[in-house]
Amino acid sequence: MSDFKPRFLKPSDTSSFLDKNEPQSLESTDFIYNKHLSQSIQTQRQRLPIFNNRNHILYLLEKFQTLVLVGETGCGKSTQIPQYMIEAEWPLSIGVCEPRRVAAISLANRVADETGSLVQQETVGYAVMFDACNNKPKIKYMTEGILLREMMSDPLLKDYSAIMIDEAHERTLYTDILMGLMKKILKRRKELRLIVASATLDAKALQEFFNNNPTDDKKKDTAVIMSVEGRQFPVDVFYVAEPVPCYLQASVDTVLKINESKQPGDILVFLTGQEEVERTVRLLNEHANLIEESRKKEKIVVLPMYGSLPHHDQLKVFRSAPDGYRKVVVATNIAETSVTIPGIVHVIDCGFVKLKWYNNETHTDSLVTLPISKSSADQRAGRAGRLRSGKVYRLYTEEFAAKLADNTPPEMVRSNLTYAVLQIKALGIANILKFDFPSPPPIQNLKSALEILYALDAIDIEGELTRPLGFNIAEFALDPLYSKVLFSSGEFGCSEEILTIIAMLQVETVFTKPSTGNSIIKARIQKRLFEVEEGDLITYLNVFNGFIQSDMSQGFCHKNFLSYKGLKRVVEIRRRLEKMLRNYGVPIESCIRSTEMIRKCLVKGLFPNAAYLHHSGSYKTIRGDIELSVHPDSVLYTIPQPQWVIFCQVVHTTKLFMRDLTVIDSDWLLELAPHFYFKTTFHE
DNA sequence: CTTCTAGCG
Repeated sequence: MSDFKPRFLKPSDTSSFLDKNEPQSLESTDFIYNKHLSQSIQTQRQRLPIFNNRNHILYLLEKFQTLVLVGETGCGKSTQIPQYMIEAEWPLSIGVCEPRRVAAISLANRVADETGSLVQQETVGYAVMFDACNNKPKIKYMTEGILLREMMSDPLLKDYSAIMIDEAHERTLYTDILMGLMKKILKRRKELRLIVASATLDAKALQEFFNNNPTDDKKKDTAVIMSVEGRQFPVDVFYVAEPVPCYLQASVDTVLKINESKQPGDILVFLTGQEEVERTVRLLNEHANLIEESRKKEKIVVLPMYGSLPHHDQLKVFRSAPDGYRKVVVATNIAETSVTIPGIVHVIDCGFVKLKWYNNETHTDSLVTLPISKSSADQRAGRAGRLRSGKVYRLYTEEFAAKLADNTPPEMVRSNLTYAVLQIKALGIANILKFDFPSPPPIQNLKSALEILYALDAIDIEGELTRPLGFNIAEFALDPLYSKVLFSSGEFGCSEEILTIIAMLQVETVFTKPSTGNSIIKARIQKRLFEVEEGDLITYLNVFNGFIQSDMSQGFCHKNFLSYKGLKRVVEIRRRLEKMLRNYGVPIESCIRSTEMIRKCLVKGLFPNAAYLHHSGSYKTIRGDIELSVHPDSVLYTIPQPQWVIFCQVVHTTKLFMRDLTVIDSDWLLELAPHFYFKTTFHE
C-alpha cells in the first residue's frame, strides 16, 4: 500500500476562490498509482492503453472534424492525444477543457513532465480563472469557462488546431454551452478539430449532435466514435434481494459484513449528503470501538468525505490505513468524479444522489434527492476496480436498477439559466430560443432568464446585450443580480460597503457553529453584537468591518465565533472585486453608515427577490405569490417581522426558506424597479 | 425552529 504517491499541486494554485476545495484531491484523470515509476517517460507513455490506438486516432482526426472518444478514466486520453497531435505537427495550439481547476493544473504539470526533456519550453501551459502560466503554449489545459471567455475576443478560436472537451459526460452548464458553440464554429472553420472525451455511452447522441449531414448519405459524416479500453479491473455487482427499509443502516451492516468476511481492501460508501455521512460515520465508529475491544475481528478506521469538510480532514482519506486496519470512507457524490480515493476494492452504493433543480414556478432552486442514473451507478462501481478486481454492493434491487434512467439530466435542463443565457448572448447568439443546445432546456426556463436579464437592463427589448451594462455584467464572474448591484453602487455612493457585502455572500457562512451546549449559547450572544434590525447583509458588513478593525486578528475571530479562514478569503475576494470594479470606472467610495443608501443599492439588483408580509403571517413573493418563510439562521428570525424584505437565496427543505435578508421600504421597489413592479401589484 | 450534492467564472 505504501507505493501510492499522490501528486500535490504546485504552490502556484493558491487562488483563494478555491480554498474550500483546494486540496486536494486528485482529479479522476490524474495518475495516482504508477507502477511503472522506474521506467523512462517514453516507456511509460507507450504502456498506456491508448498508445495502441495512436495512429488510428491521428488518422480519424485527419478524416473527421469531430471525434467522440469513449474511454474510461486512466486510459491516458487527456494527457496523450494532445501530445500525439503536436508530434503529428498540427500547426496551432491544442486546447483541453476540464470541468475543474485542479484537473487542468495537474494535467498540465503531468504533461510538462512528460514533454519537458524533449521539447522546448512553452510547450505546455494552463489557464484557470485568476491563475495562468505560459501565454500561448502548444498544449493548453484550462477550465471550460476560460475557453468561453477566449471565445468572446476570438469567436472562431483562430489560435487553435483542436479543442478537446474532457469529461464531457459530466455535462456541466459550461460543457453544454461549449458544445453548442463548437458546433457553430466547426461549420465555419473546416480545419478545426473537436475531440469530445466521455466516459459513458451517450456517445451516439453526441456524434449525432455534431454530425453535419446525418440524413444525407451522399455527403460523408463529419463526426465519428471511437472507444479506448481503460485500465479498469472487473467489478462484481451485488444487489439486495428485497428493498432495504433504510440505506444508512444497510450500509453499516454491509460494511460490517465485508469486514467479517476478511476480504482485503478498503471500502467506499456512497450516500447523498453531509448529514447522512456524519450519522453513518458515528454508527460505524461505535462498531469500530466494539471491534477494538473484542480484539478478534479486523479493525477499521472510518473517515467522512464531503465537499464542505475542512481541508485537513479531506486529506486524511488519501492516506492508507495503519497496519492492521481497514479504511472505510463514507462519502457524498464528491467521490464519484471529483476525487479519486486510493485503495478502494469494495463500493457500497445507496442508489441516490442530491441534485439541484430549478423550479420555474417558484423561481427557486431546490435540492432534491433522486435515484441515480445507470451511468452514475457504473461510475460508482468503477471506483472499486482501479486497484484490482473489486466488488460493488448496491443497496437496491436489480429491478430498481433496470428502471434507472441512462444518464443524469444535464445541468442545462435543470438550472436557473440567467448567467448561462447572458454568456451565450455575449458570444453573439442573437436568438437564444433557436440556439442548438445538446439538450434543450425547458423553454420556460429560458424565458424566465430573459425576463430577469431584461429587468436588470442587461438586455434590451430586442434581446440584444446592452452597452455597457449588459457586456459588463457578462464579463463579471458573479450572479447577474449581484453584478447589477455592484455596477449600481457608484450612483448610490456606497461601493465600499457593497463590495464587502457581495464578497461576504461568496463564502459559506463565516459564523462558526459550536456543537457543545455552553458554547452554542456563547456563540449566539457574540453574534448578537453584530446584528442589526436592517437584516443579514448589513450584519455581515458589521462582521467584516469588525474583522478589519481588529487588524484581521485570529483572536477576534476566536472570541466572536467567526471563521478566520472564511474572513481571510472574503478579504481576498473583495480585493479582486474592487480591482475589477475600478477597471470599469466605478468610483470606490463609502456612504459612511447610511444603511438606507446601501439597502437601496441592493434593491437595484435584487428586486426580483422581494417579499412582503402577508396577513396570513408568512411572507409571499411579489412575482408569483409564492409563500416563503424566514430561515432560522437569519437575524430577522427573532425580531418582529418587517413588512418588506429582499432575499439572496431560497432553500427548499421542509418549507421554502429565504436566506440573507435585507429590510426594505416598498416605495424603493417602485422608485428603483418601476418596470418590474407596477403600482397595481401593490394594491391587489 | 434549520441547513450545505458537486463545481465554475
